[in-house]
Amino acid sequence: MMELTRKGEYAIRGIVYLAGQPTDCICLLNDIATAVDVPATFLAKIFQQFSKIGLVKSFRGTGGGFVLARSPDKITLLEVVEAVEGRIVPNRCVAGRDECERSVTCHIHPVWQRVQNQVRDVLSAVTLKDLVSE
Amino acid sequence: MMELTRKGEYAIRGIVYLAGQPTDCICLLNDIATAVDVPATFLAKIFQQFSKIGLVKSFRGTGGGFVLARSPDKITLLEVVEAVEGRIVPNRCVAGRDECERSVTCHIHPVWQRVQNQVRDVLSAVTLKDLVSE
DNA sequence: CCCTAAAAAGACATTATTTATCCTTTTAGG
DNA sequence: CCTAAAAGGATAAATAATGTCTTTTTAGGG
Repeated sequence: MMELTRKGEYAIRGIVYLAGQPTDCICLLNDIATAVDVPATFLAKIFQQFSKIGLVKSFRGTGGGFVLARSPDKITLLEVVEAVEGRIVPNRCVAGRDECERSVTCHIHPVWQRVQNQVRDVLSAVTLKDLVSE
Repeated sequence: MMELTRKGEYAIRGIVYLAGQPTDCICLLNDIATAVDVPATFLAKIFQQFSKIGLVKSFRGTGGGFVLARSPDKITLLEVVEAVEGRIVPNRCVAGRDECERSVTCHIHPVWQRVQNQVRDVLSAVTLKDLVSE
């Protein structure tokens, strides 16, 4: 339970690398993939997701590549993780609909809610800036 | 990420049901499975794990079955979940050994550590008694 | 001592998810 | 047009989750 998938790990590695590059640098996917040691085709999918939700900006064609859409201190670890893993949900019953059909007064529901809140709070308190600076 | 597996869900359902039974009641696996709507063979594996780590006591043969090994207020949700899902570990790098081979000064490590602590704290604050009473 | 009830254990089958690759399409620059 | 690069789609391979079946061990009761 609770384990970050490889995809999530790759996502963090990739975007933290990007955050560590000079602002004006348009990075090629292949270069990022090589630098962070992730299969390029897999990282491509991840960056497509980043691009869709506006974490990074992408440019096609010659001279294209990726840059961060916002400054590193404005992007949280939570955004990065949820971009590729989906919303953090410890149990189906905090998912909104379809909630706790097994019992009208579900005592576990609020527990998962607390877990979810705690985790999201921790991750949203960390920015790419925190992760890239040394 | 962070999703409880079906196994974990079944485990909770099963042991909460057991906690809700009279103390002197030795429950049959098949009865529990029927009551909580879980495949009996699958629940058997789960209860074997409970038995091994001493969450429940099992009795074989005629008149056998399962009872809680401790009173419901002495068994935490954390114990139940970790019994079947293994230790809660958000990322390989909090697992102990094999830690963060990618960087000497891993900035993410302490974040996962915080996540792990928060989650375990929430789950260890809840007992079976909390889950069974209404 | 034998028969039956029940959990324990092991092997296996099925399904779903994760991880990874490949090919085609779109976009843009020169 | 030609080339470089990301986007998108389809699919394969590997791994993990879920579920089933059979045999073994343990214990009670005639």
